[in-house]
Amino acid sequence: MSVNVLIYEDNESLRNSLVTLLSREKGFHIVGDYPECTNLENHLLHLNPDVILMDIDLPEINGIDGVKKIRSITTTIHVLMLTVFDDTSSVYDALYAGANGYLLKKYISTRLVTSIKDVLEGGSPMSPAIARLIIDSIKQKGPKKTALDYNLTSREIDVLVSLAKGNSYKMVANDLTISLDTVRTHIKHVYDKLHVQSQGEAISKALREGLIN
Amino acid sequence: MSVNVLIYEDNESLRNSLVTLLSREKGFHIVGDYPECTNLENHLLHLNPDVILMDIDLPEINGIDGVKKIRSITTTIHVLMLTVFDDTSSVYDALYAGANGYLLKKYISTRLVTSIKDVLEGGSPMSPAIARLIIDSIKQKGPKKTALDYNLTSREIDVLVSLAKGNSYKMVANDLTISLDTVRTHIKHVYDKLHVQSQGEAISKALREGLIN
DNA sequence: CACACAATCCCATATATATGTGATATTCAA
DNA sequence: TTGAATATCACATATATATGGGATTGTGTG
Repeated sequence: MSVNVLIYEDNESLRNSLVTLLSREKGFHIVGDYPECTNLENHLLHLNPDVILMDIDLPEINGIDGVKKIRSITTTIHVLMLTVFDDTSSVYDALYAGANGYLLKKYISTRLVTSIKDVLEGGSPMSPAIARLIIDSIKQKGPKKTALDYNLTSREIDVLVSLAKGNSYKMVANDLTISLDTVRTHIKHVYDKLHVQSQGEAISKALREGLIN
Repeated sequence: MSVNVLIYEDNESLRNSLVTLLSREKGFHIVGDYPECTNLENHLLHLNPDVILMDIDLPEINGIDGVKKIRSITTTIHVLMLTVFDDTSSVYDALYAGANGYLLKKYISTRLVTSIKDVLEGGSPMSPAIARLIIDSIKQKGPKKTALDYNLTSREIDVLVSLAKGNSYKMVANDLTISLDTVRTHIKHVYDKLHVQSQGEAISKALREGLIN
């Protein structure tokens, strides 16, 4: 049982390299290699690929839109992006579009085969540089400010959380089994500490700064 | 110029394997290998490591706290986590703590050396399964719903955005140069479309679902 | 022990919000 | 051209919120 591979890569010499590389490997069968992905639907229907290698910088329809189109048809085919770009937005766009892995072209010779095997096993292989981008951007949103930064007490946080669920004062009171007036008091203190003077401002600030989730 | 490697791994046979593996590799010098990281400060001072291999499941002080301690002292030393766990929270904790890479133990024999080289180059090598976890959790937060999903009109969005800044109705009216009553009308419609009945709920829903930022 | 602080509750009131009903002008597609 | 959708404004009113006071109880620390 061999793995059917479909290739979209506009650089002809690279495309040929890919074909050569995979041909030498047993267990892989190349069902097609094209310089553009304008005929995706047909290819998917007739070539029955298990894995698609997709260049990100294709003419006509780019690789990102290609992945989107693939994902609109099927979610079972694995897609491995090939790229020279290692900028954050390309990576994100490709991931959101539904790509399974992201391989920088300079690593193709050494890692293509294992990467394909990785995606087949449900993993998401990616070059360390790519992984680094993703991690950095995660960290950025990051280690959320704790509610402690504003010296909120535990009960004040409870109230804030309940409020941000969309609860009215009454509901908060019920939720926390305290009186309406106690809720008011806590909220007063929260507003003081957050330097806001309305519910909207408080909820907005709390959510945006990650004080609560 | 060789790379100084420091190892923390409580499983003795695995630790020995790591030592053996790296000893055979030229360019690597093992400056220490320990079953626990209780003496981190001293080790950092005296052993001068370039890369630290850190098991995540250590006795006494676990690997995550170990990384935190390292990062509180220096940000230049590279830390590669070694683990059998591939659950999301461990991964996140380690990344936030400041780990540079995350290698599943089953891949050690085949990828340890290249992974170390990757971190030295500023990349973040990680096993495909780990990468998959991270990508999935990113996607979850994900391809944000557009405000169109709720059929909000452009003006309604304007109002919602202004409101979520913490503005009162009056301020929104000023902001958008429309009357207070018009603001009310728009907000009524927004509430209908979002199926909410208070400002808090609306702002919370809008922010959480990424309708606005 | 005294003092600060957290958590709870009460009262009062000026604004702000939520919601209903109704109206006009514009635009865009059927 | 007729109707649906959008954007605008108006009026009315029942609740909800924001904010100011003041009070009690427990907890923990200097």
